Amino acid sequence: MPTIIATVNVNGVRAAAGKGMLAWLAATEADIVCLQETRATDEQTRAALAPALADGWSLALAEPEAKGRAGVGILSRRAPQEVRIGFGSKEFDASGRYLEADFDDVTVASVYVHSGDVGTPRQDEKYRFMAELGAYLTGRGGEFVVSGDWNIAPSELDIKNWKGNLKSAGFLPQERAWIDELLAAGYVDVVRRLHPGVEGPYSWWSYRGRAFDNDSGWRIDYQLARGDLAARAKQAVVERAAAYDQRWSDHAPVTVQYR
Amino acid sequence: MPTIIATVNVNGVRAAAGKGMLAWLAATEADIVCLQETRATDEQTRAALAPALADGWSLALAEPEAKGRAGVGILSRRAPQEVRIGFGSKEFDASGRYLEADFDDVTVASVYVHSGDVGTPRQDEKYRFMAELGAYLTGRGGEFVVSGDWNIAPSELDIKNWKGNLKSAGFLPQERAWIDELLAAGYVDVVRRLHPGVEGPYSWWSYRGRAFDNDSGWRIDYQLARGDLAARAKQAVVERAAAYDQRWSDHAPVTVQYR
DNA sequence: CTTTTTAAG
DNA sequence: CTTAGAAAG
Repeated sequence: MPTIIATVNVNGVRAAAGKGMLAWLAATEADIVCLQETRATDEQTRAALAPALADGWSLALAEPEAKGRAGVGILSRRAPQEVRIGFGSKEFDASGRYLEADFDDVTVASVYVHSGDVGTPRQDEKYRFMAELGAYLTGRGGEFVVSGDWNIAPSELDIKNWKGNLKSAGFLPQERAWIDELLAAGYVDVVRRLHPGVEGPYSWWSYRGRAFDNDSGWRIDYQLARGDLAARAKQAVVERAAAYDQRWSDHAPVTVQYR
Repeated sequence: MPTIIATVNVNGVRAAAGKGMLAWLAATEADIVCLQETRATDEQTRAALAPALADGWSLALAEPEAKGRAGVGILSRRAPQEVRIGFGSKEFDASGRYLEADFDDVTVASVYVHSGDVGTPRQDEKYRFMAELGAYLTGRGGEFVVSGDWNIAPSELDIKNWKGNLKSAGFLPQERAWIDELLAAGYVDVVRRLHPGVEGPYSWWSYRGRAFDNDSGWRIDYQLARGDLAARAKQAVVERAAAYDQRWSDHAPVTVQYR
């Protein structure tokens, strides 16, 4: 049976819900939607998404300990069998950055890797998060897909102005090497596999300047799948148009059809 | 010659300018307008009031050291002969809460006494400010008026729900006693003198609830005059209506005509 | 440029 | 309820 999985960083679920996210959700064909940066408590998130929940969507959440920061969730048309918050990390499990949900034969994870500005303590934190998450993911098997905002453009094809960003968080050699390690460990970047050799498709555009109008974006939201699931990916789209009518986040949904 | 002096706490000059303060300024008959809580640097304030300055208004400012806090100013149709920031206080002169300007035979001061929530360090700070300002004002003579936001309702007539606010900052016995001392020292609350024995007229209404619609306000903005100037006060109005069309502050201008 | 908290009112 | 700054993105 086909399963459509979408992932989108909503940049504040309360703001997004008020600006068009609910309309997008009502129209999407996705069965499962991974959310990042809800930036709200579980209670606030359920209130913001109340119309969708009334519509039958099930919602699993990893509440962030820090108010207004991070927060991931998984919406699904049918409730998952099991939900797990975190990946066994003392430092990060309560930070609202990783959530897994089991659906019949596949497990879906929603991940938020923070931006990690260069030269700040947030950069070291990002590397610690990468180290712990990488160890967990490479040791994991089964029918599994991790979808989310990785805040890393894997290659020069994944960022409009790559030359100007060689020293920017999100395109540092160490960060790209980390993604390479995941791919070497058996994960498939299904969006890139379905769009080989082309620039983009980008999934994030800064709110500054004319970045969105000029398509001066980054491909930092993607789905890494392993097992048979990776081979089942048959179509991947970045829903730039859906965001265009009325932009409700600086990221666009990245939707993949698994047949 | 008659002189009309207005005072208004603008609660952020940048926000106020965008919401109707400039239209009020273009229509007022006041010759001098004392401003409180500009909450901006001198540069930001001049930018926000640029149309008024282009219209010929002169502007003197006491820039607050803390960004986004306090800040007082004096607008006048003719430039003052001299301007003085502060009243000789080590702690408060740089805090943007007191400014004097000399106009021919009279001196006009714009003062901002902060709210000073009970049980916080801001309460002690308010009392220190009151002590220093009180000493300065009682020692001062001449044709002089101090206009501003005193954040103290002098009597039961000056606050709608006085019984419910006996323990609230702005209506504490110690605060009211301080105003009484200023009156005993020769200052005249000209608004009250011109509106004896009536409730109000209030000059501030909380943004919370229906305070403005119910006229559940406080009279905390007033002009204390001394010398002949006090006797010259012939009309005092709170420009509640001016604020009503499109409220641009939680305070209303308090305008007095000195003949 | 935007979201959310915070301090202050 | 509102302003403005701060942190984060």
